[in-house]
Amino acid sequence: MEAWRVPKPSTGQSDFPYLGAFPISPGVFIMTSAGVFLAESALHMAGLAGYPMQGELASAAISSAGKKRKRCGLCAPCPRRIGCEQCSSCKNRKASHQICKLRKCEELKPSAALEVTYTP
DNA sequence: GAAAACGTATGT
DNA sequence: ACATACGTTTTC
Ligand SMILES: [Zn+2]
Ligand SMILES: [Zn+2]
Repeated sequence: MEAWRVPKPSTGQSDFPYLGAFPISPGVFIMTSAGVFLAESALHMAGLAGYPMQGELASAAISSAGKKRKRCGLCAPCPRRIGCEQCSSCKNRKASHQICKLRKCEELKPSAALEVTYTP
């Protein structure tokens, strides 16, 4: 069955562009295209509220908690079926365990995390 | 800072 | 158990 991702928070005041909202669990995972954030309550709970580390990265590490996102299926590279066999991912796929660069989901690329996608 | 390697979540 | 591929860590 297909598990479609949570639509949008679209409450008028959209805090995030959209993308990768995770099945919002009891946890406070808030996965946005700008990264993964979590509520302050969760931060406090994690015991690193005001930690000398890079807050957002720390949050991301905790919130991520080993959860992996999946390809969106909407971008151009996603529907691709076969690897090009020419990129380093293809050539080293055995060792790097990475998808072909031509197939890499744009939404999963860090660059996409900065794109603000307006859909008028 | 980018690429490769590794470990591992996820699905079959 | 095996295959696929994301995320982190390590290496260059
Ligand atoms: Zn390739
Ligand atoms: Zn995609």
